[in-house]
Amino acid sequence: MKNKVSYEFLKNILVKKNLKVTHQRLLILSLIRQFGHLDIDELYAKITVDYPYISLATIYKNISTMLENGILNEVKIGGAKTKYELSTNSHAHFICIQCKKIEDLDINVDCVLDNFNKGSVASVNVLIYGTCNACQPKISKKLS
Amino acid sequence: MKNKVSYEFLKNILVKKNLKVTHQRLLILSLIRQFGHLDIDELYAKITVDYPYISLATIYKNISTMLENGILNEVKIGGAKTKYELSTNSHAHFICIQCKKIEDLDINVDCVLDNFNKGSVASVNVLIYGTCNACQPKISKKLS
DNA sequence: CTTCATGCAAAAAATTTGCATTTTG
DNA sequence: CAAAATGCAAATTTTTTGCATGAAG
Repeated sequence: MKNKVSYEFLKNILVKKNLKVTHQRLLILSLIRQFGHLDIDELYAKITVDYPYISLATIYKNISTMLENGILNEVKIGGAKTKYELSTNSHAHFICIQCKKIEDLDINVDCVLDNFNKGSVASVNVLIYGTCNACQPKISKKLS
Repeated sequence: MKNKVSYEFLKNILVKKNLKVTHQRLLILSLIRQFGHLDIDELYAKITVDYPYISLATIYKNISTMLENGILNEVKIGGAKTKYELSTNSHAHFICIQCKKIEDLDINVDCVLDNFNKGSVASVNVLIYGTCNACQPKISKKLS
């Protein structure tokens, strides 16, 4: 844990859901918070740097309970492993098909619901695939 | 194959991509077309009714090549196995969180791209989760 | 008759489970 | 202390691969 503030913040997330505060859970949360979106393997690789003896089973179990408790949110992307992020109200993502980076988007997605009449809506999930500005030059070069 | 028309239609999809027309591939395509969205297991279960000796490996290989060729499209849904559908221009889906049914939506999703400036866009994928009209009564009953 | 697809069995990868031990509140 | 979480190993499930055989163009 880097500092007291982040420790308290992450700890509270768990306490609010009546989940015990363990070193492993704090590591998982802190890495997901730091990197935004991680899949199980990325998480395992990063955790073991600081904490070499965590069990993969523990990560699976914790991801699962945190999903059930709404602490985490899963982001399923075409052609990649499912990523996990801290739950927020926004669920729009931009995925660069070149570098695979994922960016959170703070856009209003409710416009897609105009004239929607198939039922009541719980949430809207938007994935935009494309080429990010950083990768744009690489592509242009390939084509020329 | 039900009839000549559907046979020709599905066959053409394969021919256009220089893929050999096999009984197995036609079955896969015809079931996906009939049911709209199927995951590997559903596909396997339905195929083996008509054609008991297909290998699961064949299904995996074919789904994979058809994805590469753009014939199929994968729909990754929260809390469920990835489903496959015939590729179309629209990529908006409504998923009922009660009965898990998936409906294709013919809505305009480009409105989410207003003011979008993170890069060039290749495709937009929209998932709307909620309760379909058919399941609405069941829910109201539970609450009362 | 050449190329590609299939099916099998085996291998590899991903995920889940049971249980003894440890940690948290 | 009691309840819950961890870690390990084993079990299960999911997906991939190699290769001999068979079918398609």
